[in-house]
Amino acid sequence: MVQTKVTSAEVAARAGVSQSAVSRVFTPGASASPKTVEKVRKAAQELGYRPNVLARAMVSGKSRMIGVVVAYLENQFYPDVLEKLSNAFQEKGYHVLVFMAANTSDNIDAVVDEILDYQVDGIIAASVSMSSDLSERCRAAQIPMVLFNRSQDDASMSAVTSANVDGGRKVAEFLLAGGHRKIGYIAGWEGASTQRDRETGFVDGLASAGVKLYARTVGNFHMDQARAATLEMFATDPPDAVFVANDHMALAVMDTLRFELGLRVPEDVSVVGYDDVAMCAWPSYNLTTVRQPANRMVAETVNVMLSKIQNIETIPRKIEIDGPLIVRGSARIPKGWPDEGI
Amino acid sequence: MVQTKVTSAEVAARAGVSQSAVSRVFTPGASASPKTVEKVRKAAQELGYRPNVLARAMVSGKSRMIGVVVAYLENQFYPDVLEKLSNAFQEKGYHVLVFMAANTSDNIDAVVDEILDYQVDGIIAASVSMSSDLSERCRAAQIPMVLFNRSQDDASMSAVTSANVDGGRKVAEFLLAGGHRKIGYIAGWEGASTQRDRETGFVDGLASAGVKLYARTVGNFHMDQARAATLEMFATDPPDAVFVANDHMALAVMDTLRFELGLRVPEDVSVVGYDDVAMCAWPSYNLTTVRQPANRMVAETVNVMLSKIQNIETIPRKIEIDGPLIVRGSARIPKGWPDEGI
DNA sequence: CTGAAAGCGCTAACAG
DNA sequence: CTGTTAGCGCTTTCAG
Repeated sequence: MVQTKVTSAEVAARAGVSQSAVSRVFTPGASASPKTVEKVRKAAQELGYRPNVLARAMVSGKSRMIGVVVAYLENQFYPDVLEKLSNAFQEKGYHVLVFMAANTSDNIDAVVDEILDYQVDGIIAASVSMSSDLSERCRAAQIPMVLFNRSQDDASMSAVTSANVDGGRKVAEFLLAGGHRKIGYIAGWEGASTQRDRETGFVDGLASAGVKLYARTVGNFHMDQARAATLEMFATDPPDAVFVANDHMALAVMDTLRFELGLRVPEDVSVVGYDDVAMCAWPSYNLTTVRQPANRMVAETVNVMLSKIQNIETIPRKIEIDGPLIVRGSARIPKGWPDEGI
Repeated sequence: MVQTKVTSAEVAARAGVSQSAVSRVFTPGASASPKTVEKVRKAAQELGYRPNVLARAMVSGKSRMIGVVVAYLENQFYPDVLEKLSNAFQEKGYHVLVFMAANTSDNIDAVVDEILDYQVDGIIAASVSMSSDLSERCRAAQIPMVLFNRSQDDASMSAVTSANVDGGRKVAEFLLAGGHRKIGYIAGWEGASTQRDRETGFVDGLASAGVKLYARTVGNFHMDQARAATLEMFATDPPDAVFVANDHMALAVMDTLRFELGLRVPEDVSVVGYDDVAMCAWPSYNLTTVRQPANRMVAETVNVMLSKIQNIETIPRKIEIDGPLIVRGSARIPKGWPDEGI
């Protein structure tokens, strides 16, 4: 009969060994004779024993939990990343403690404090910004932290992002090659490094051809604000192409263009997004975009985190992963453009 | 200077009180004189002390963590629910430990074992099925569990769902009122109670009017399979209306109808989905659907869970929350139908 | 290889 | 109200 909360002591009693013997059998790098292992395993099996992770964490100082702070799951890129992070860590024997945080830095700080209370072995901050005070605290608390999809000037912080500047530039080149000259940009939240980098690369790319941004409005990474930003941009002297700082907004931009302004995409306006979320491939949108390679970004994030946990490296790393432009049908395709469509 | 891992003992020393006094100051229902509180708070502040949740969990037997098992986050309904659950629990002082589980029951069992190792105070299983062996183990382990958006015959298990049978019936009535008689159904994964209940209600609703299902294929809650199911259903003798077991598939069905089969929605075919995920309201889809009131479902789930944790009630509850039909533009609107559009 | 013993940081009686 | 005293379940020296 399986009973409530079996302890190692009970297993020890039944197996006729000491409690520490039981511990050794369940501790990866420990020594125990085959017959001890045998007896203990059997007793544990019969009793339904499993080690208490919390007790283990207390004494060993390792909880095998990773705190993940994420601001909102509405943009499909994040659930996707969360799922991948969770799976990747699960594979390494870690588990993910999720914390939602409104994107105000006050809130973030409070949330990170709560995370620290759980003695997590590391913190991943996905698309949220840290106050410098906070990063200081994490360093003081000796707990590794890596930024995901957001970089910070603070050189002491590790971060994994895609190559946003390059990505922005690729979009500029693509649009220019398509013959566009009246080109607009719908920005994300200005506090985000991703927003800034994409815009920088984009504007630079245009400048290389002597072209200046034709229009610019701000959507703050929200669909409704992206809609408003679109209406504003097209109210007078509309551009013939728009680069939108992420897909989540770009989908709203396309809908607004088509259903509220009666414009055709791409015949009247070309639209390009960023991220390559699943919906981009849906026939209704067929959105040309820059892919953020979520798999590789997650893999790197997990790598960096595990290295930090094992103290293999203490120097902060900024990792940028290059992502391709995925050419679909929402933007005019330049003649002779190498077909990269999916 | 904030230092690493401050303990209550250190705070006690600095405040000139006993260690247990410090504990009391940080324990909600405890007694301490104003001056003690004052001294302790000050010392704690200066040292940057915060109680170790794990140590607290060990001795109190309450970890204030809730394990959430979720199968996949691709269907936007789940990220949404996860975010709401996380926020709701955070408000109550609990935190959510997320576990991804492939939807094979083997895997689920293993995952739940891992969750139990963390001494969570409760488990929420969102859209996954439990083996009866497993629910037995949870009961043995004394840890409360509630099923979210999935019910189980097992009478001992609490579950929160929407009123799926009623919802299915509503769709039938709506489609019939719209004059449809050749009505198809695209099913979800047949192992899911939501799938079965929606279909039951739908088929019953049709039967009440003497109408039989005109066609039926299976999409297993996956977009690509929904596409295939659509092609199959429309290959010969197509229906003029389709009810799809959830929105996630319904969006794929609409795209397939429009872009692969060249049919107009709703002129040639009416489409109705289930869930009312955010994308239903996007102009490209404008999908008529039955809303699952995520907020209320989550609120109930949290309620039930907290009651169980506090042992207020031990009897399992099956809660069904009624959701309205949200009439949009993807299905013919019957003349004189009360306008419930958003 | 194995058992005894000492805690990890904290809460919960228990006397004062 | 407050300090003292036991542990929570486990890992980890330390002798044997």
